[in-house]
Amino acid sequence: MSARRKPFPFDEFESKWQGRWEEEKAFRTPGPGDEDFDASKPTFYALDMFPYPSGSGLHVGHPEGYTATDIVARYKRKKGFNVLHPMGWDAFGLPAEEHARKTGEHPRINTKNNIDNFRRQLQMLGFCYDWDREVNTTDPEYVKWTQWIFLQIYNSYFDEDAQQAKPVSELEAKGWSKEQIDEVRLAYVAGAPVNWSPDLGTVLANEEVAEWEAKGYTVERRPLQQWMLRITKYAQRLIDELDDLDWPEGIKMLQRNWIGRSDGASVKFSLAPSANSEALIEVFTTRPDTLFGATYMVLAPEHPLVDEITTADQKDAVVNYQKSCATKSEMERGELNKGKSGVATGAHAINPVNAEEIPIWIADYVMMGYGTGAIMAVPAHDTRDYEFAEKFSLPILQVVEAPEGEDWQGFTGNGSAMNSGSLDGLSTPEAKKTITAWLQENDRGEAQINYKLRDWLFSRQRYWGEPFPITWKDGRHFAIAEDELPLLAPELEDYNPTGDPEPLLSKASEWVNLPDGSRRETNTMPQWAGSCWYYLRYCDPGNLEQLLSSEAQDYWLGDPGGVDLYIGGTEHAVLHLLYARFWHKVLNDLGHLKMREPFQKLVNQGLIMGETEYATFRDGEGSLVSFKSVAETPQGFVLKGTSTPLSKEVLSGEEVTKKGDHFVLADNPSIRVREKAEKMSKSRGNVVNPDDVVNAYGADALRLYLMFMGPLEQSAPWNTNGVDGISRFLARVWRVAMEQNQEGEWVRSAKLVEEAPGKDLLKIVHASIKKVGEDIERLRFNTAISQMMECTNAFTSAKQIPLTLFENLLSLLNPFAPHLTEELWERLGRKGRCMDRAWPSYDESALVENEIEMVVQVNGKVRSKIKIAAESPQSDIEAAAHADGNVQVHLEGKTVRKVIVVPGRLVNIVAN
RNA sequence: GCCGCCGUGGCGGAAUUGGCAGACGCUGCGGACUUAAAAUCCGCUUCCGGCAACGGAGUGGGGGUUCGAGUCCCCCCGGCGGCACCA
Repeated sequence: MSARRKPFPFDEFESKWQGRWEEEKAFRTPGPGDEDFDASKPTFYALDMFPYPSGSGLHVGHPEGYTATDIVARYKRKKGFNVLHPMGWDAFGLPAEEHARKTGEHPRINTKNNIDNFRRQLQMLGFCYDWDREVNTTDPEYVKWTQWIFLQIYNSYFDEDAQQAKPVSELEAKGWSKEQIDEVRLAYVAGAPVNWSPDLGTVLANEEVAEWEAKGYTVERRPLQQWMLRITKYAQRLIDELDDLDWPEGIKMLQRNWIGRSDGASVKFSLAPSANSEALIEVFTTRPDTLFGATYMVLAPEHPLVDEITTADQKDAVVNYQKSCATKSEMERGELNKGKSGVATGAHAINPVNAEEIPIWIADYVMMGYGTGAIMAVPAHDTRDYEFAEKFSLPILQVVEAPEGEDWQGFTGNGSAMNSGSLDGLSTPEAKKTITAWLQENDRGEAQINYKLRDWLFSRQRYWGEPFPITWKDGRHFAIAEDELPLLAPELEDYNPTGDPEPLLSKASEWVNLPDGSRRETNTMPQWAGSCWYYLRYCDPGNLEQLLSSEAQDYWLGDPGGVDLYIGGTEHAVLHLLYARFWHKVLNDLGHLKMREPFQKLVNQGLIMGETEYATFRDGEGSLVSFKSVAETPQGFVLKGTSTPLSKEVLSGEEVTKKGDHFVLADNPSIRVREKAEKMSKSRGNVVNPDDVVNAYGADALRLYLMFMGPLEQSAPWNTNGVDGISRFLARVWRVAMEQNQEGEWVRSAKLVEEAPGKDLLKIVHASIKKVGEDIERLRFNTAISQMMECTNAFTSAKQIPLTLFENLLSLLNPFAPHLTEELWERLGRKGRCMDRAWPSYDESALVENEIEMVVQVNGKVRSKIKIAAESPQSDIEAAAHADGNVQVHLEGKTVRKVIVVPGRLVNIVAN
């Protein structure tokens, strides 16, 4: 990419315009309170998922989504909207802390360097962010409000009747004690088994475990005191309130799945008389209708009743089994799920519906964390119970009739009940209702709803995160005063982990121990905290008194409510998007926010995959050669288009055969052909660096190419030839207006004229205004670009180009290629900036044709095309169709049964 | 296993939502310009037959609805993503 000649001087003008935009604050967005604020303008909020500023800089995936929002933002601005289009940094995070650990340097320094690099890269791409609104989650002013929100959560509880959060001060007023209140806060401390990673020196949320385990870190279960947020109270609202959002169905589904509602019943089992205990074992089941088929019970190995009920002769076996389970991580439990394991406790329970004594087992296929940590096992109609019963020879009793031809053993579908007393003959849903009512009447259980969602484990043992605004005294926690915020972490001598679950901050004893004898909380918040509310801060970033002013909120987030367009990757489908919704709802309940949901419209961009090389192998001289295409011919597969020159006599045009998913050259087994694109990764060596692309092709070309790859939501492989194609397109636009003189300088093209436009050019320009506008609204940037290509091709082949028409094309192209269009705008002597020019309007009458072409089909097959006046009556159209020579050939010897005329499109003559 | 998304040329993808399948771009082939190359411009490029006119086949496979299906319905096959002993 070094000495490539520039087809147009983007390298000169792109940085020029970037400098000017910055100088002139071209992207500044006035808001409520600013002198130049115009409240009458409609608003549009186009939001990107802000990046974690990693040391490796921007990846091409970032500018994909960012270009999309940038185009929409620039388009909406031209349409007269006041557009909020901000950028910031999710800057707390483990890598900066790792760096600090190695260098002894404060993470703030490394973070700042990375941010500067990211900002440079983003500015290089010409995004129209209002940099005055930049936020950084590590700024003390930002941390202050993150901690403030935590205190709001800490100081509230969930009112079940109202289904919303309320301040705990209401409970105080009712005379509740601090102890009682601490039990119901939305932020609470619990001693529970958590995911502790010795390698990372921190505890992880359930949601994070898989990600780190996949990276090779070990994660253990350990009982620790941790801060939790009561997100489970919002489970139902988080499901229900998804309905009205304009989000991809798939993402809604992922969230619903993650929350995992299931409807069923609780059932209480008492112990057999021999146990000599009044204890009840409660289970949750989605199939109460199969209660008669419950032939044994299973408790999770950690279930609190296990010790009490285990009989003397089973004690050793049970204790051993519990020990072996305790050392297994979630991951190992998962891997070992091929075979079931378990041990009988020796105890028995009584099935409430038929008074049968059934054995109680413990097994690790029952999780303590879901439901009650105990199940009734119905081996006939549950796959897992069936497998377990088979292995340990437990009785299997059919209680649901399976359809003809299906084995009843392990049948989990609906059917009619049998062997179930009064339920016999009832359909599964009816049986569920009947038995649930019976359980309730007899105080043996009730209808119940269960969620997979667990409370959010909110504390970390890291340094580089927000400290909790909490102190401890006499074993109780207290909020610090709001005017003490932000509470910042002290500098440390070194950032090495303590090696045990003791947080890093506990090293700073002066900071930790307060004069009154209380101690500061030493945990910090997870990285999610800052990203949960950044979209709010952009609305009013400099506000020292409030999170955001009421005016800013009304103006930016008012009608229709929330962020208008939020674009980002699917990787945040559950975590970030669920957490942010949760915080938003709490703040809404407490009256700090006015709308229920933060993000009205969400779009997930697809992945950009690595460039596909169809064939890679060594040629006769031993150098690596790649082919760009493989053609399938009747003779076999033929390689075409080498990426590097190759000794032609060796391999060009050589035939290869297909073996599995790759191609093999008969006498050269080292040849390999990849058919599928792979994810970009350092290890595969297929990462595309935006800096390189901008150097070789310019920022506009990169922006256009990213948008031209295909629909935004879809993944597609990178293709350098495609970038060349886009670059050629931009060069053609350039050459419509510019030509080189004898000295090689670019001067205004002689083809540009001031005359009135002719019909053909007028038509394609107006069609383009219409289509490009509609396509931007639908986020179909690829087709908008093809339309502009067609328009440009029409200009290229025209002898004269009316300036007024070319101006329109520049205006359409401006949101996509802001530098090129601005440069041409200036060189053509137009006033002001191209970006400030209103979006052109189109004239419907310019689109109408006098004469149209219609397709003529005979029995549904295209046989001819006729040209006919646009307003022709149906009879004329039919007559013209019948008169066509080829049509007559195909009608010969047939009788016309029916003629269908679709105005402006086609005629179909049905004949036999 | 369950849930979700998706299957269109050599490739990325279009197709006004039931109306000309393959727009636009890439690749490839041919041509013009050039001493030559690059760049640029022009033509062809779904497959089969044909010099052509044209004909036939064709949107993962099979069936159906319809004058007409890439698009709607049913069944099957394949790929991708998520969850995964969730009772």
